[in-house]
Amino acid sequence: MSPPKHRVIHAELLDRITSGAWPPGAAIPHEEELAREFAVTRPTIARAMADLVNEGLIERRRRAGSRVVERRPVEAVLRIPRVRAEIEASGRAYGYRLLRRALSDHSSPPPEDFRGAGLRLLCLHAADGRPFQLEDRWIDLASVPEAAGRDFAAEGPNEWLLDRVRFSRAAQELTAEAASAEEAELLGVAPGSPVFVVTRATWNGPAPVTRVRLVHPGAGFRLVAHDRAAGGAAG
Amino acid sequence: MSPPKHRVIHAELLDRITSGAWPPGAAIPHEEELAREFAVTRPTIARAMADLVNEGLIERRRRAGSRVVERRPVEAVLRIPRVRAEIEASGRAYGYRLLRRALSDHSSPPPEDFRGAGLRLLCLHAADGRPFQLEDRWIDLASVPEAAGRDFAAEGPNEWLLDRVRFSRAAQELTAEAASAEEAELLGVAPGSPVFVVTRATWNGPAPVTRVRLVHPGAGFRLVAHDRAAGGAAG
DNA sequence: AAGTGGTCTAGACCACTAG
DNA sequence: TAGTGGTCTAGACCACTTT
Repeated sequence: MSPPKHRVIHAELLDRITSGAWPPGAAIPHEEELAREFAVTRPTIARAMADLVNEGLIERRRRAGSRVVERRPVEAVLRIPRVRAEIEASGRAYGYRLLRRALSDHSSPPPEDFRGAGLRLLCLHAADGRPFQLEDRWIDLASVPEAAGRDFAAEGPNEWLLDRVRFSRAAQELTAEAASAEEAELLGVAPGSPVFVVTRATWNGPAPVTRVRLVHPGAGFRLVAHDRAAGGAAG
Repeated sequence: MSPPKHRVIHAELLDRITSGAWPPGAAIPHEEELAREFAVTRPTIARAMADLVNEGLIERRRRAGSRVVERRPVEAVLRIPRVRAEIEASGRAYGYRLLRRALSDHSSPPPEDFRGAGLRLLCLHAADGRPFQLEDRWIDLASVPEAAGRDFAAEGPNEWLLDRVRFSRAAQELTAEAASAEEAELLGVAPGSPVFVVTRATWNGPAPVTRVRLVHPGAGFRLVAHDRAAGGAAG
């Protein structure tokens, strides 16, 4: 029925921060004092404060107390969509085509840190028949041996990997580039025109799992990011 | 000295997920059972599990129990750098120039949802003398009246806002576009060449605070995103 | 040296929901 | 309707760090 106390307290403290009652750098009352004010026990206050820490809004140090952060980094959470789901969710028809499938060899070596042979796949994802994403992927067969037995003719490696393979760490880079001649032709855009590129590398422990470069025609493509948390400084 | 129990337990549970011992969809033992296994009380288990929920790795429902999530969305945390800090951190000289400063009027209306007059600023940030970012900003003077009294000739509005003004919500979009004639000239690139554009809107409660379009030459510019959490499925 | 946050326990009640 | 997670209390001990 009623919201939990720690949540009510969290909301109240949040409001004191965003309203300016507690400006950046201001000291926040001790847990014990807040416990008295809200008529709860200290662990309940601690829970609310812990959430504020997670959201990057306050800093806490033993003996020094708690403060509103001075300069909060601008952070946003980016949700990188599954191609197929993204396209179908927008009501367009999804299309997939495998353009190339090859094992690594001396003329085409895998990424440096791969543990074993690499499987390289070049795929084109389309929305309503128009090129949407060009996927250039390497899979480390030492990490994902099952991939060697799949032809990926009907299903893209993106979806297949997402549903099967675990990872522990990923790194991503976003860039705007000029389409190469090959990319331009495959994506149906003019050579040199802007493309939005997502590069993602994935590891499981120390072992590389997969590395992919996703190229989208710049026109009409956007990545939307939402807040990591509420409150803080604006820019 | 020794890490807290809830952290040790969290790490162990995480390993069972990433190692495949608990594959996606698998049921996780009840809190009580885990409490026995790790020889702690139930709240300590709850703390470790809560962290896993925050990281998007497990789902919990009353009576139904806890499960490893089936399909985890690919999420990454994007840290959008402060221009000046970013440039200086890389050892380059930071340069700033105000190109235009104007109040909104009938020929140049502010963004639709602004509550009051808008202040528009066009600024160029440079690294080692070369254009790095073109900042096209609107500030809602109803939310930030102090901005009207500043000329922004020496300091960019980005930095000024970040250190002073609070917000409660932000939305961001990332796109790759072709440089317009004006942008190309100001950035010192060829018209039509790729630029990386970040668009950010910021509110405090229901009130718009600022809206900005940041344009970077595509060549050499990249945005790096790190994991939101470890574990999950790879793609 | 003292004050603060970090953690943990033991026990309890409640809300939700699957069966 | 019974089992599960969600929350809270009261009390305690410890680690860290500033004074």
